[in-house]
Amino acid sequence: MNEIIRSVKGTRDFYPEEMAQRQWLIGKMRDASTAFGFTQYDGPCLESIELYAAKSGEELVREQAFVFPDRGGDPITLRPELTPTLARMVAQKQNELVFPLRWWSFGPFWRYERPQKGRTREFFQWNVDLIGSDSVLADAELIAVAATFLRMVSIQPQDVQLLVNDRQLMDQAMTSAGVPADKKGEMLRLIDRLDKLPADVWDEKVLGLGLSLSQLDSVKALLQNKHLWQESSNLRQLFEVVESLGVHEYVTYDPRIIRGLDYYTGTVFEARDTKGEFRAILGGGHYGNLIGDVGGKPLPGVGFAMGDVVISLVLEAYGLLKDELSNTGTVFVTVFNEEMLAQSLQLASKLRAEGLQVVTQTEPEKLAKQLKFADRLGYKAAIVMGPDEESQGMAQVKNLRTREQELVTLNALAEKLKQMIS
RNA sequence: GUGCCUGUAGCUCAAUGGCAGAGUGCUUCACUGUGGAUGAAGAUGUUGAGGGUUCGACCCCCUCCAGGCACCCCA
Repeated sequence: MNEIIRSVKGTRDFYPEEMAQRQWLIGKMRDASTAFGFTQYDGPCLESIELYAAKSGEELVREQAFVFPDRGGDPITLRPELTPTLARMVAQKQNELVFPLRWWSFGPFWRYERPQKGRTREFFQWNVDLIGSDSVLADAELIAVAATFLRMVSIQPQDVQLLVNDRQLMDQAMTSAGVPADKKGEMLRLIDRLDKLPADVWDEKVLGLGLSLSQLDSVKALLQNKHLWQESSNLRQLFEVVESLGVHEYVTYDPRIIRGLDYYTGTVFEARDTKGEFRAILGGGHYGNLIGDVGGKPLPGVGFAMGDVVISLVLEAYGLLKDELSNTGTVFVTVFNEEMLAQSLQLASKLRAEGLQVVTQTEPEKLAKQLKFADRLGYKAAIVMGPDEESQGMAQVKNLRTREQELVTLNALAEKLKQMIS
């Protein structure tokens, strides 16, 4: 055991069971994306460090990106996020692309941080972006894509909500609460950490920014104000459109949503479980000028990203993660004995020609062992053909779930099996 | 990068300084033409690694490694 080489810290092995879940999850992401006409794209996993230098959170690149020299000595970065790559891809073809773009992607990302619940060093992320529209309709549409995904994986609105806010609204609110202009950034960061810090420590930090007690109180008051959104024409319109799109049951206003990344300029949102047991499931927002940072002409957009780790934990907690192996469509053809080997393999071949997925026994074993093998792999149907059946031109079709079996003529076999595994 | 906790059979865990165990899983058999049950038998450990204390260490101490949780940051 000690001699098995360990996997790299923070990485995960996907055994067939986990791989089946991953594929299932990707399928739901694809369904939600394509329901709104988004098309898939991808960029390289290796990028130059300069791509991230202009933007992203400072720490994300400096502290958390995997950076290593290639054989020529140039620094290479394993992408920690997709948005800069997207910005570059759009900037490169800005004059030929048809806007607004509706693009989605799914792929691996790497961040060098201590693994913990919901956080690994290698993870997968679903990215959805709508670029080239500054309309609140675009923001609402992205929220609707996220909500549609939640609906497609059967997550209930009472369990997970998309919490929405607007950075410009918060900026104004900070002003009217008396937060000095040069302290707003720090104030917003503190709001972001509100539930991480003990209440008294939080108060102290706010006062440390130079706010008075009454200003602290007015900040706290506005963070409790569930109706603050009504002061923002952007959000008033957003919630109206969200309602028209039929996903309002998944969407709530929350003045405490700020989001970390520096490039968000307007609407911001994230999905949280309502019990507050898990980290943010997805996060996103409106960016006013993403493309400009990598050398293109300024273009607004809106996008969100969802990691595979937290959503999997949430789905598991609610018993919604598909845990069935994708073997249920497979037919197992037993080999009764050595004399029957040729006939059994021929039968399997014939069934494959009919479009079925067929596994055969590789060595002669007792029938009991063969059936146990098929059962443990999750196969649903098995064929038993011994000398008795063979002489009549028939075979036993066994349903491994119900343990029932039926004698069927070889010609009707494929049809019977398809019916059983469907 | 900081702090706390945990490493014992494939898995879940017990043994608190005195002979390393249980449940489950696994293998075989009862069952020479039928798998989830039942019964019987069997196999499996450098107690994460290295060092120290002790007559004696899974247990106490040190170092390292790995994992978990929280902070930081964020999907």
